[in-house]
Amino acid sequence: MTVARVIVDVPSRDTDRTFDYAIPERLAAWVEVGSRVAVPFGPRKLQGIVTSLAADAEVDKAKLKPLEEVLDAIPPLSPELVSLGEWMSRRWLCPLTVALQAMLPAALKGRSEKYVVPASGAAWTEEETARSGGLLLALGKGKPLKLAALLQQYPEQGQLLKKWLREGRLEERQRVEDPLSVKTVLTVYPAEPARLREAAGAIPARAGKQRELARHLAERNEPVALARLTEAMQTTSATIRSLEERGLVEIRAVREDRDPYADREFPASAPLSLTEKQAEALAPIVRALDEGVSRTFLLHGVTGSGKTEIYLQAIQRCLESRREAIVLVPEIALTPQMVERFKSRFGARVAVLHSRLSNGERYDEWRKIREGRAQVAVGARSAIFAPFTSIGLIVIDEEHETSYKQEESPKYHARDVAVERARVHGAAVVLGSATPALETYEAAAGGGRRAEPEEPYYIALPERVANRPLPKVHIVDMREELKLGNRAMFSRLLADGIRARLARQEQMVLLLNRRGYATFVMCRSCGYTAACPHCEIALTYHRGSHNLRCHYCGYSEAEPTTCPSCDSPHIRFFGTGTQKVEEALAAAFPGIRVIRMDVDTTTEKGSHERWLTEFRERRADVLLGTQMVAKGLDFPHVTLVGVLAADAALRLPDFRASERTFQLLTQVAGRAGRHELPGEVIIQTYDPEHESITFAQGHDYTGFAERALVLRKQLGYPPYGRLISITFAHESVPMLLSIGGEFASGLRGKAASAGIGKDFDAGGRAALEVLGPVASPIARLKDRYRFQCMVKYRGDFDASLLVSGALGAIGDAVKRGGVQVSVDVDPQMLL
DNA sequence: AGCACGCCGACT
DNA sequence: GTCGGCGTGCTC
Repeated sequence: MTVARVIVDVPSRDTDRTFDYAIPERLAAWVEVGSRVAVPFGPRKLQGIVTSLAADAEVDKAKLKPLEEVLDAIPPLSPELVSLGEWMSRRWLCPLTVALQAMLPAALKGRSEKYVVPASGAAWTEEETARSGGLLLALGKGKPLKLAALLQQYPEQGQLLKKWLREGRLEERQRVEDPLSVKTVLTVYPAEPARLREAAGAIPARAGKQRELARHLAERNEPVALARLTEAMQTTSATIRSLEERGLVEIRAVREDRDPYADREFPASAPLSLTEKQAEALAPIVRALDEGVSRTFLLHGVTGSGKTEIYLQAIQRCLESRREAIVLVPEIALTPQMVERFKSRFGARVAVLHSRLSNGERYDEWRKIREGRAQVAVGARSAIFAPFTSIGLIVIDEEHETSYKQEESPKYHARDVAVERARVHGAAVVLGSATPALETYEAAAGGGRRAEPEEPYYIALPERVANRPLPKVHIVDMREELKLGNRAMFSRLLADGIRARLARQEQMVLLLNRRGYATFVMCRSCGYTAACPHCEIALTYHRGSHNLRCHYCGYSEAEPTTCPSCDSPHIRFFGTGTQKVEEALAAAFPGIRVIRMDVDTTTEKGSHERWLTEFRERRADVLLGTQMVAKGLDFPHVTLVGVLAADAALRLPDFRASERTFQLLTQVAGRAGRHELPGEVIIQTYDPEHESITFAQGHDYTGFAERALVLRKQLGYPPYGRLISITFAHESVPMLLSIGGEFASGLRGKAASAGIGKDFDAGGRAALEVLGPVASPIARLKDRYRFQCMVKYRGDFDASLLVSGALGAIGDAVKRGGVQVSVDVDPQMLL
């Protein structure tokens, strides 16, 4: 007998394995690897994914339950995606269901819901009906009602509900909710034109509108949306329903694919002619596409060097060979302009996936891909799971962006997933960046060496199109400003620059990577500082809402007027956030028009785009914000970019801090002078000699990378070593120390018995060391203390597997103690 | 993760 | 005496 092996949607260690189910006859034709199914699981009903079909499986038939339902006609996951999920689960140490879940659009993440219905034959007394406060009345309508909703709506009747459920007068039903929402449009289908004309005459004269409609429809002779028809004909649906009664039209609900770009027009664009450099860069990519072998390229080109046109032409080539392409761009760059470039070139063959679409819209775009109606997927991180069947090319634009690493489980990196999928499909991967991640640069260019055949291929694109000069970058030492008595947040150079732009009616971008008003609150009398009671993180003062907020957990409290610790009135707000800059700008430059863009002003759907449009239309002089103003934007009238505190991120305890700063500065500098007007960049810092600032001033990526790589090598950090961080969280510190210690020694033991040394300095041999447990950089979060172990290793062995083994060994203690464990393989943020 | 089964305190 | 607290163990 054939059984279906199913991964159920329960993300825990004990259930991270397949469960076998019998396949009922009626479902046999529908069950495939990758099918989404509803299964009975213990006392409940759950959603699961079929990961394999085992014919002649030796199973205990007595224990086998049957599959209840197959939830989609076409399995949402292909066998390739299922095995990609298995690979992810091993690589990033997450339950398989979590990896598979990451590949499904939200609309398919069905949860099981409990419903309550009256049992047949059950009766209630009048007194009971009265006591139920309307609950019985609602249930009596016969529609199954959700238990959760009932409890919410009738909080007083919870006890009654429970009692009747126990007595069996009410019954509980459970089913896997399929929130799959297909939008339908009422559409009018006219009868034959001849019949319509004939019938129009027979319609009584007092029903003039119907006559008119019949004639109109006879002329058009095509189905039309009901809403559109009523609007065009200045009538109501009642009129059309009357026509339906006469049998002259038929009104049907037709499934419509929501197209979020439906009301926009994209003028078709033809491939641009490439510069000599661009053509040279494209050639090796085209060669790989033609050969159909999997190969990775690093396309290293400064901002404005025309990378996008190379992507477009590579995609063109890919489509010509009847294969599909995935393009990843950072979420922030998925603006209408970016989408427009792809839609203009490839039209309806493009599906766009990003977080600002509604679940329904995203599901429709996803289905275009699954059903073969689109061949190009453009999207943020998760678009790497686009359900294509024959991928020829994967492009990752701005490949160094941190948003490609997911910070929640599955903590995957889209770049690694891309390379793995490309390997399976024999596809090419193009990683594009002006400031590649040092790992990528090292792998591809080897710090200047020519790449070996199996290594990523390095393509440099050093020139800006039309040879526009890179902007002049000034560095201002803020210590000097202070010595000269300037205590304002704008240096004299920057203030002059702003004034000049205002006078010339040019625009500016100002960057400060801290939101809020003041970054910490301190009492001048006793030294008290306001910290989050759940996280021990300094609270940030927000001016608009007059409160203190924790940027980690969202906790907020009212703004203090006196010190909560000593009652002194000398409580002061220190540090500068974007809100304070906004205020200072208004004070220093009367009449200045500022748009502030940070997490606090862009939560609303579409607000991000709205601010940018407003700025583009020159309805503001300054675009002020956190790093979200640095990325991928292109405004012709921006001639000044100011960075208010370039060293803000440098002091973070993260070995990537200087790389991040360099990338951020280089990128924001690229915002200035992209068109006819020359640009200027002013960087304010207290650390003007820092290499990430000086190399950024010279637009010198290679110089920076070589220097930074030397340091990485000395310390054994990526790319010369790799990291896995394991964080343990619990209310009790002793518990954490004991669990963490047990894990660390267990892992050391496993490494030793696998013949892996711990000496990182000994030549190039495989090595693994375990640091910690130590208090994590965020020592307490949401009332739980956090300790972490850092595994640092190098060499050709499966470190994930070793860690997984060591975690398994302490699994019982972890479960009994209720310790939360979170593993991050190749962490990008050590904070 | 749920949800059941199972063993100990404050109420009709 | 029972209702219900949450400890631990299982789910094909």
